[in-house]
Amino acid sequence: MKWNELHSDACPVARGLSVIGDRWTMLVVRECFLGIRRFDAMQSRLGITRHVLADRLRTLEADGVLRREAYQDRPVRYEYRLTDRGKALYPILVSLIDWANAHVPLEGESAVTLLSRSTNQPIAPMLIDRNTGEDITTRTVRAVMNEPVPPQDG
Amino acid sequence: MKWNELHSDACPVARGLSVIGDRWTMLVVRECFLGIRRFDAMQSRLGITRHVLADRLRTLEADGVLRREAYQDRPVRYEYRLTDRGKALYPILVSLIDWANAHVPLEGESAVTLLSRSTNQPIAPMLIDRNTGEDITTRTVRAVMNEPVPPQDG
DNA sequence: CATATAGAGTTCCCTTTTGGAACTTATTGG
DNA sequence: CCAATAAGTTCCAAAAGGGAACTCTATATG
Repeated sequence: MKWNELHSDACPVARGLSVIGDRWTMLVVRECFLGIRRFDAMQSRLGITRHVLADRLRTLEADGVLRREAYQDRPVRYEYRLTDRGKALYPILVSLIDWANAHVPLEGESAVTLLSRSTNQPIAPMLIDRNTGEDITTRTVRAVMNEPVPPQDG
Repeated sequence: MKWNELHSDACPVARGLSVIGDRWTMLVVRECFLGIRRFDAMQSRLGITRHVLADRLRTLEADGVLRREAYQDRPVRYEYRLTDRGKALYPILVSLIDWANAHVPLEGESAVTLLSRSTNQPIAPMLIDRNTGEDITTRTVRAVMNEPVPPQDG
């Protein structure tokens, strides 16, 4: 199977990754969340090749995660902004930051910390179920597949 | 810059993605969360090439996300299980599923749904700050960088 | 004995993607 | 005229991915 065929896979993990699971893609999204909107700024900050950046921006736009907007004419130049679909990636990004800060240590402290705007203290992200208020863990939640699949447990 | 250099990047997004941001990697992790532990089972379920699967398993083990365990001798055969570090990826996976179910639609219903074990109803994942109880959004949280944004030469 | 199955990989070869650097195009400013 | 800005493209070599066959240990079958 080829990577590109995942887009129509039955599993949402596969479909999600077909959009954001490519090398560099989530880093481009990170730039957008940080307010970086322009090609050259992204390129020099990320150290990605222009070639690949152009491809990622095109793909993210096609998938409705970013939208391209002219910010000047003569010559016309475009910048990239998150759509609502793109903004909805925030929980993934926050969970990733939290995981990496805890589990992919770097000498010295982490260069990005998330602070609560109300307390100015670092946040401790936690996933809960809006319906029940319960913490979401492998013990409180189970995955059901519409097609049957072998046993489970982590 | 090359992808592999991200591992020592200052940004936790980059460091996190250096571990799980490769093609196929999170799909392998998904299999583990579903209780699939063996090479051949993963290979046939994912449709990934054996070649790439072997590489991903090696890398995930090296990064401490999976551990390889012999489940029989003569001939010795190994299976793969999530470590604590791997289990800590659950919020990322759940957020990804939630995002894809909402934003990467498929004809027909999604093949994987997450149900609360207490109510048997689909869950509605929501990220909150354990400290304040506040919902985590771009409006309630801000990212601060310890070092001023790297302008490529530093 | 020969053969078949099981299961975790490896090897080989070809195609696709990525990395690096230079080039293009439109326009302003000296 | 020449340089600068900025969003891309183009070209080529290197790395990663896809497909299929093969290895290696051991059990089971005829």
